[in-house]
Amino acid sequence: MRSAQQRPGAAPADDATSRARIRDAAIRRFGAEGFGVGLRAIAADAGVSPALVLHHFGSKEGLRRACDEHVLAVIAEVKARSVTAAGPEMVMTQMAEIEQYAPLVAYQLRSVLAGGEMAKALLEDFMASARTWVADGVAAGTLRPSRDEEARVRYLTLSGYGGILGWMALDPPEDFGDLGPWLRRYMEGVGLPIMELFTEGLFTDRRMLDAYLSYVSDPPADEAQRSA
Amino acid sequence: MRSAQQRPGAAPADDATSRARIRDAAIRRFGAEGFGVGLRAIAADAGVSPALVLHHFGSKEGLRRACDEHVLAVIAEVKARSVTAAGPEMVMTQMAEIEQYAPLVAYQLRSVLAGGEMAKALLEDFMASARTWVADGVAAGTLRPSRDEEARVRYLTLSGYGGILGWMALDPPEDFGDLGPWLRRYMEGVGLPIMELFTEGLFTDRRMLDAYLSYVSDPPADEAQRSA
DNA sequence: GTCTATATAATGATAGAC
DNA sequence: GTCTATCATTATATAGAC
Repeated sequence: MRSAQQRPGAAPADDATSRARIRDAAIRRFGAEGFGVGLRAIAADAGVSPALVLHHFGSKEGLRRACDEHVLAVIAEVKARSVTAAGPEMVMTQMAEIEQYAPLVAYQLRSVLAGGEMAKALLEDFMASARTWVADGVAAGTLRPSRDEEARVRYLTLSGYGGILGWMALDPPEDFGDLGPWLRRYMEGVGLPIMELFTEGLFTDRRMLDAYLSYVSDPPADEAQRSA
Repeated sequence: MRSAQQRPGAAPADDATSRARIRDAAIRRFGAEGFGVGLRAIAADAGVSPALVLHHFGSKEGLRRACDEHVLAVIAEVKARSVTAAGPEMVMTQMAEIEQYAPLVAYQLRSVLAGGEMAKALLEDFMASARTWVADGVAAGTLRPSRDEEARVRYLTLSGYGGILGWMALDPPEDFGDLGPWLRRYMEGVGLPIMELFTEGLFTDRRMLDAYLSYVSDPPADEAQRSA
C-alpha cells in the first residue's frame, strides 16, 4: 500500500542505493533496539553483507555519525517547510507529521536517552523552537512573561521532552515501526494535566513562589558559607 | 574520614562480605557507565575474580536483579523513616538525603533510562509518593484540585523525573561518585521556572484549556470516525 | 568461597577475490 | 561495490582445583 512511497528514513525502498538502504536500516534498528545492536542485524535488514556496512561507513561509529547527520538534516528540512500555526491545532498537525517519520522519532528518542553530542544537538534544537514559540506568545499576550525567559524555555523543553521519555519507560511502544497509537495514548494521557497546569497552575496561593524568591535573594547562613 | 561509616550501597567497606562488595561495586559501575559495563570491571573494583561474581549471582542478569532489589529496598527504607515535611524545606532536606546516596541515585537514573521492569517499579514508586503529597496538598487547600487527579500525578511525576533525565543529557555529571554539585546546578536551573509555572501558570487566559475541554467532550469528525 | 584456566559465542574489523 | 572468509577482541559463562 505504501511500498512505492518515498518516506525519508522510513521503509526500505528497493531502488535506493545500498548506502542509503544501510543507513535507513540502521536508523530503524538503532531506534527500535538502541545502539547496542550489532552490525550483522543491520546488514541483514538492508540485505547486504556485514562487510559492506564497514566498507561504506568505515566503522560502527561512522555509521552512527551518518545516521545522526541524516536525522538532523531531515528534522531541519521538515521544520523549514512546516507552517507553525499557533493554538491546539499546531500540536495535532505536528502529531501527524511525527507519525510520518516514526523511525526518525524513535532514533531521536534513543539518541537523547544515550546522551552525548547528539542528545545535546537535538535538545538545543528543540529549545530554539521553544524560544521562538514562547517569545511570540509573550509578545502576543497569550503567554505570561517570566522572570527568566531562558530558564523557562529550558525547563519547558526538558520537562516536556523528558516527560515523553518517562512515559516511554512506563508504557513502551509495542511497535517502533508505527508509533502512532503510542503517541496518541501519550497525548491523551497528558493533555488535561498540561492544560490545567499551564492555565491554572498548581498552587492555590503565592507563598511558595515568594518563599523561593526571598530564599534566592537572601540565602540562609549555611548556603552563604559555601560561596564564601 | 568516612571510611568507617556504613552507607548502604556506597563506598567499599572492607569488612563487608564479598557478595555485598561485588553488589555495591556493580551498583557504582552500572550507575556511572550504564549496564553495558563488563563483569571484569566490576570484579576488579570489588577486588575479586570475574568467576566469583558469577558464583554468587549466577549470571549478569542475576547480578542486576540483586542490584535492583537492593536499591529498591534502600529507597523503601529511607522513605519509611523520612519525615515528610511540607514546604520548600522538604525539597532541601530530600536533597541532602539524596547526596548521601549518590550511587543509588545514579543507578536509579540509569535504570529509568534503560527502561524495563525496574524503570516501571521506580516510577510507580515515585508516583505513589506524589499521589500522597498531592492528595494531602489538596486536602490542606494548598494545591488546586484537578479534573483528573491520577493523570495529574502521572504527569507531574513523569515530567519532573524526565526533566532530570533531559538535564542529564544536556549537562552530564562529571563525577557519578559525587552528584552533589550536579544536583545543585539542576535545582538552581529549574527552581524559578517551576515555582513560576506552579504558581502562575503559563497562559494568560483560559482559552486553551476551554478549547481542549470542548475538544475532548465533543471530538471533531475524523476522531469520531476512529472510535466507530 | 575463591581462584585459574578455559569454553563458547558474539562483536567490530580486515584481507582479498570477484 | 560487493562478497566470502577470517581475525582479534571481548563478552558471559563453566569446570574443576584448592
